[in-house]
Amino acid sequence: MSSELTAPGTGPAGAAPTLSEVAKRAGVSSITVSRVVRMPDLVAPETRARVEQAMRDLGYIPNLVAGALASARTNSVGVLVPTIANSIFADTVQGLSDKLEPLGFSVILAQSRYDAEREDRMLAALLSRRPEAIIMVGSPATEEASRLLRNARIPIVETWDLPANPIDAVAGFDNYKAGVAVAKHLVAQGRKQLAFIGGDDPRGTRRWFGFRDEALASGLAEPRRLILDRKDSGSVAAHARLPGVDAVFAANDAHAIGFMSGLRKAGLLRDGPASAQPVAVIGLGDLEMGQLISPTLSTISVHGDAIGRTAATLTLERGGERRVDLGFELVLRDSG
Amino acid sequence: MSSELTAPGTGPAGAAPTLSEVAKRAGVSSITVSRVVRMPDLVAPETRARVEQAMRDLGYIPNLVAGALASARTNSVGVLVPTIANSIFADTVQGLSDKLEPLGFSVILAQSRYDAEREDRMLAALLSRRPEAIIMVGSPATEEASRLLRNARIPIVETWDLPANPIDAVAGFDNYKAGVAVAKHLVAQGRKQLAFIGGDDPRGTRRWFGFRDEALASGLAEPRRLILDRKDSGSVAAHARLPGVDAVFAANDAHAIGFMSGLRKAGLLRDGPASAQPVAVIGLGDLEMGQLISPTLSTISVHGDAIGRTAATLTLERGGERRVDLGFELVLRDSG
DNA sequence: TTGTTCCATGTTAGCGCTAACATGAGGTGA
DNA sequence: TCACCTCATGTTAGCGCTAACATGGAACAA
Repeated sequence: MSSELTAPGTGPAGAAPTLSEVAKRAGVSSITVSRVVRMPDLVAPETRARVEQAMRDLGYIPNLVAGALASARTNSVGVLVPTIANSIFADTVQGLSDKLEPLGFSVILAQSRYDAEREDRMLAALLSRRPEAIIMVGSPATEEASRLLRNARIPIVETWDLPANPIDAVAGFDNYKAGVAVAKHLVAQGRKQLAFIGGDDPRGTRRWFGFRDEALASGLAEPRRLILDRKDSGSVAAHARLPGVDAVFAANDAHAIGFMSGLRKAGLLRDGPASAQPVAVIGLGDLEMGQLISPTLSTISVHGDAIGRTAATLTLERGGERRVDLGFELVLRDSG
Repeated sequence: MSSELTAPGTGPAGAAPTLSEVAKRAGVSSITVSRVVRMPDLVAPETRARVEQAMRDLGYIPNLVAGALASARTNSVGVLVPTIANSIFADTVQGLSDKLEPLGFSVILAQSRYDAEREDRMLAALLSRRPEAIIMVGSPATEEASRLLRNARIPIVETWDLPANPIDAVAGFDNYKAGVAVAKHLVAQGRKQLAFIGGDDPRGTRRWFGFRDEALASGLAEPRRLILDRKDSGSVAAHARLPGVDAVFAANDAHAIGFMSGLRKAGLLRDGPASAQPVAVIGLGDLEMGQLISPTLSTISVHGDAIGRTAATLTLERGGERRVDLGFELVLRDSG
């Protein structure tokens, strides 16, 4: 290993330089170098300059792994999302990163792929890296994972929902109420045959319950519920499976736009306002895309990045309010 | 701190249990516990069972920070992307995570926000966590960052492009050729006034050069180039700024769809085939959305997740081909 | 002068784990 | 019977850093 040495002086040695090598070169003790890195104000200017020069000469890069072990602070947070590709959770990850990275925290990202077993494994994997907090979308699916998190004794933030018995902190919105709001709006519009399309994950299901309950309470027949596979998010075919329906709530905007595409093929989409649509379509997420298509997409707008930023804040402040409802807005455009 | 002990037996003590506590409880040495965790085959079944029981009793979670320091293996990879929200890079992150997570690697995610200074900082931050590889979108913007990566002596994978002098490995496609392909197609279609809209990041610029060079080579006038701010990706207004143009190459699908939205408002969008479009529009990225809108979006399809998976493979195998061109495809639909 | 305080720097021990090298019990073959 | 091997387990040292506690000199008041 030490045989991989490059020409001395021209490049770094085979192994990365350590604190004590810097110390030796600067003629100080290693703790002084450590202070230059972490609390430069405690070091006399001339000493500091000498140490900084030595660090530059050697191309020293602090080893945070060792630092973390010694200080019991990893300066990292674990983030668990169902999926990051093509998903609104990316906004949340971006939001929390933007808040945490400037503070020196790193984000360790894991994906559960909507799979409880994988979620358990990823949570265990995250915890073994001793993050200082865990931010996750939703709540742990298994009792086992829940126990793991409770025992971890670090801030845990559950997001994108408002669980009744959270482990610790919450930053989200009421998915049930979102479903209610959509149903209310459609009922007020005079729609009679409602349907819901989306996945059967916990949050989607909560939206469905709100949607259904409100429809029933308004005297409508029980809405149809079409559970789509996550893959065919743009299920053009969905319309064929919902004959007679005059209003649809899609659990996310991608589903909504896919459904609209099916409506177009069936000649059931107008470029006019909501009142002209044979079938009203409401999405959720407020993708930018929704404003660009025709007809423009009505949707439940959720601030994914605000959820992320709030979650980050909740990991940093242990006291104070631990449950933040970021709400949602029904944004009405031309699709319904 | 040890005064925070919970009732013995009912829960974890204030501090997380360590290997040696497990060892003591199981009546073995700590190395045996370590073996049970990492190489269970080396431990006799009865001993293993005893150790596993002790781990369960104590709720032991291995401390990978300590393990990493001792073994000089962190089992993590650093991933640097310009942005994760609303971006095709999320596909790449998903692809590489899917490949790396099952192997026990964690993904440390950082965002540069298309800012060279922030990129430098994030790279330094990543390197201090001693990842076993770095995967980044594009190439380092500064000489400083480049030096840092070269000196790190770990696999470095640059993605989403094919740099002439990569630091180490590459998984991407030829952005210049993508621009050429689009221009060729538009010229063949008889378009005369070309324009390019998009950002001025390195990859977008490479696409522009290809596009422009091919247009000029075909005897057309130099195409217009509209540099959009990253925020107004759906620049509905863009059309107004491109009078007389009959074909547009947008550096990504979001820009393309935004532009089409502007065309629609101007009455310049048909539901018919490409030949019927007063203004042809070609995007890049092949968002699912592009197939769902009307007219369907013609685009350069790039396999973002394949880039991620390939990058992951390149971090794992140090030998072999270090430059993988994943190519792209011109997918022709109705917009141009 | 003699504390007393502050400031800059150093010493010591140890974070929780693993690599590398023992150790000793039992089996094997000639 | 003895050298030799295999298998299961243990001992020792140390990864690179930081917390906590010295240390010793300058500055200052009484």
